[in-house]
Amino acid sequence: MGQNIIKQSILLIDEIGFEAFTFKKLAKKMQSTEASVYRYFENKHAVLIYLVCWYWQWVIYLIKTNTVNITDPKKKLEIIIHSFVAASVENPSTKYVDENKLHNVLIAEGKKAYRTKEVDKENKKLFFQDYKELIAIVAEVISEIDPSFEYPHSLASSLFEMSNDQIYFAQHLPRLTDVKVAENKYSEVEQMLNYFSAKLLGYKV
Amino acid sequence: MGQNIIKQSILLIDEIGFEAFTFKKLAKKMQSTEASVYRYFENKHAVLIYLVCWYWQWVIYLIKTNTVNITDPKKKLEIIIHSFVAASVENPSTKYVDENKLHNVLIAEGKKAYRTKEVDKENKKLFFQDYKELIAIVAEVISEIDPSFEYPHSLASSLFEMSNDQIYFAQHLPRLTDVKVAENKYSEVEQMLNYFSAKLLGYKV
DNA sequence: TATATATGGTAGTATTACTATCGTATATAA
DNA sequence: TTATATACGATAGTAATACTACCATATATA
Repeated sequence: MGQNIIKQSILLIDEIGFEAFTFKKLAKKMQSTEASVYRYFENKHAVLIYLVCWYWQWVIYLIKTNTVNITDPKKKLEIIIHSFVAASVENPSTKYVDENKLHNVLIAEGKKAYRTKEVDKENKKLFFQDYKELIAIVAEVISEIDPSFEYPHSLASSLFEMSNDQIYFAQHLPRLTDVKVAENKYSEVEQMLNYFSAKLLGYKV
Repeated sequence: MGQNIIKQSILLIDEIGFEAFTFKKLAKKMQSTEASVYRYFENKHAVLIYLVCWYWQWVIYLIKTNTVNITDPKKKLEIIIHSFVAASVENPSTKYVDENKLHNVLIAEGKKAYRTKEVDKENKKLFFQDYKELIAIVAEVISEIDPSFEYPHSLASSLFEMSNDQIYFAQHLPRLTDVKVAENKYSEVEQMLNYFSAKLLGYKV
């Protein structure tokens, strides 16, 4: 049941958007009942939090496994950026999660997880721990490349947010960006983020 | 009535957040009725769109008036960045709009205006024209500084989004950033954005 | 004087966001 | 084997939300 909620939530949110997403519709899609869904999640906001945490953890996992034998921090950052834009296509971890659609959901709805009046309260409950951990890992690599760089955390969070924003803009508001994307081919975004970080940290791509 | 809706909406959204914001509560605050509010706006989403458009136009206006006699594009970009982070404190334009609270609303809720399933439809109706115009103006200045820079629009939109994201992080999720803000004093954010753009476009701050 | 416009007031509906209660199948623990 | 917990389905009900419709009236304008 729990797994099915996650699986079907990703599909349904991707399909109709988070605003239109309700537990009634989800239950119908799952051939279950609204009350059953409520036993697992307080409300739809809690589902969104769960999904974004899952995504953050997945990206952390990808970064860790793919940088395990890498010593050059520049190469590590390259792998990090690749994980940001292409997390969906890496060998899927779990059978019941469509990583590709999860990435779509994160791009479109991810920010709504923490852009609420309850941030501070939820932050105290450690809801955003995974995001902080992800940013800490990336900031660490940035500092390895240039220990004198003053904004490692800001650059880390900006690279993550930029990758989602610029993909979204390319898909829906192309006049706000210079990159183009074609269904799950985000290589131009990746190239741009590599260019930005190399320029900021003073090395050649 | 129209002016009052705008004025009170800014105050109410700033106070309780966009999710909890309803026309019933707004009408009560205005000492009017729900039905009257609906005569002006289809729904609360339309109000948000109106508010962010107002904000985008206000920033465009600020940039235009403050760069009118400036020829150095680097100086222009500095003024642009200042407008992004400090639009609220510039001599207020209209008596009935609290620019300061409008900026708060934009930081917290702005992205919800276009992160919906209706983006493409609304984009066709030119709802996001002002944002595009703003980015076009900034991209133009970026290209003036470095005509060979390949991502003027992406950098422009990233600077705008970053200024809001990093302020929000500093206020609510400080581990995601390196800058600090103290009520409406965003000078560290401004400094960081100036540093980033100078580094990316190859000049000294 | 006629008419349009702006607004207030009341009422009503469908959907959303829950909460509560009861029943039952299955798994586990004594 | 029996007791018991758990996992889930089914039904019902409530308060709030997101509207729509209709009527009244004050004021401005033609």
